Amino acid sequence: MPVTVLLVDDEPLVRAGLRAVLEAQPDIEVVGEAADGAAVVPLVRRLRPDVVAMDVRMPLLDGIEATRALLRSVDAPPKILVVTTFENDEYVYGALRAGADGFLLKRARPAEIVHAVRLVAEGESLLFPASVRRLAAEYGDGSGNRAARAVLERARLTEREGEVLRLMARGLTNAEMAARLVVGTETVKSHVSAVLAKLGVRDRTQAVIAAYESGFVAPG
Amino acid sequence: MPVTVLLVDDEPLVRAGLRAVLEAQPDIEVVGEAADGAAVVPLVRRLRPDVVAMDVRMPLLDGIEATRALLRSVDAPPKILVVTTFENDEYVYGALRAGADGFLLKRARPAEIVHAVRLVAEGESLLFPASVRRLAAEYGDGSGNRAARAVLERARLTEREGEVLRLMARGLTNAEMAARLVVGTETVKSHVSAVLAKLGVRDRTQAVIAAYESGFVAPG
DNA sequence: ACCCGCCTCCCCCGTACGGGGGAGACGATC
DNA sequence: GATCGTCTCCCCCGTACGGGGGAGGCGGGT
Repeated sequence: MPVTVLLVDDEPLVRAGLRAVLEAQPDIEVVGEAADGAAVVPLVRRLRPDVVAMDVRMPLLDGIEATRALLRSVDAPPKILVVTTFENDEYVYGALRAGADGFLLKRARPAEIVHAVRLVAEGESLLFPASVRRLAAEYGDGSGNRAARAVLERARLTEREGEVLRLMARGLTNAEMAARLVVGTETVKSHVSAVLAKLGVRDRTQAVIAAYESGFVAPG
Repeated sequence: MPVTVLLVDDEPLVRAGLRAVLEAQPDIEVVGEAADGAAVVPLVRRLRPDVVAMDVRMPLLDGIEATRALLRSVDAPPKILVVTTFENDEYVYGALRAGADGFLLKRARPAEIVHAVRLVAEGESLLFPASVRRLAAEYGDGSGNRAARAVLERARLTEREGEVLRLMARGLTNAEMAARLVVGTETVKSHVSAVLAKLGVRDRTQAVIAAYESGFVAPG
């Protein structure tokens, strides 16, 4: 059965774009739209979507409040994917703290958007930039190991991939990692690609950021 | 080729600690050790290290005299990093006057030690590197801005370079930074290169690491 | 008036990076 | 036995990255 999605954005253009991108997928179905946060809860109750793709900046009720309202008043709430224009939007962090499962840039490429919807639908959280911060915080700051392990499990990194991420977060190049791990550089590249894909990031720089932000590695 | 370091300290424990910290870095190699200042000159002549990490208080010949001797009797002398326990040690200032390139607190965190070695190896001088973290603590934890500014001054980053480092640490590519800063990509490249040089790091990944480790940017 | 630091932009060039494929070996699981 | 996931390695290919230069404008300081 397909992944059902509810679109919540005050701009019709954005909704149309998301719909076009998502409907092009055989396994994704857009079941409804809303133009503001106030309409979200009743719509979710009625349509029971798997995923809500929600703008943060909206009239009446913004994405943060709508997220909170959903998690509070709906049982078996849908996965919430925060949609935003800017990556450093204060609202984004607020929404993630409020319990959103991931975030998505409006200027993301269609494939990334589809990917994000599928991921959150499966229960994954999009690690970048900050959604696992909560996770790390829950485990307290002292126990870096447990936080790291939680990140591993959440992102489904294999042991080897975690090792590679750790070395990346120490500034090693692929060649240096290959030397240290006693494997070929092509092998390291494979692991790196897997890590980038699983973390939902673009390059090693963002992977390192995710590692720090999630508590997978800690300063000091 | 790696940065080669000679350790000079009368306490084996300190030498071992420094060795452990530095050897953990792929680009730093500890090439020798000495337990007193008298052995430094011949060792430097033989090993030709890039950096000498030298205690100030030592038997036979203290760090000040050893520094003077090095600069006097060795051509193309290594960079000298004075290692000390106390920040207010008149020996330290004596050593700096004698020609040392920087000083380092024994209780500094590993990342700071590594950073200091890289910096002096690059020709930067670290005249007053009281631990950046403690610096940040002094400013209180809330005011990340002032702590960040302190790091800026420490690494001699200009305001623009700091801005670029911040964006790097958020995962932006050069092109994205150019768009946001409304300048050309070549300009951004210039700033990035300057940041890498001043931080003594190799690539943007290591720059991001340095940004986190120094407290220039903070997780969460 | 002069110098110097900063910001801006330009060139060339080598290479590490990352995406797109695929494939064999091994162990665990069913 | 078949399947799955993991780890290993290989190919091609485009591009972002980073080093090496240089250069002009502009403001502050002496």
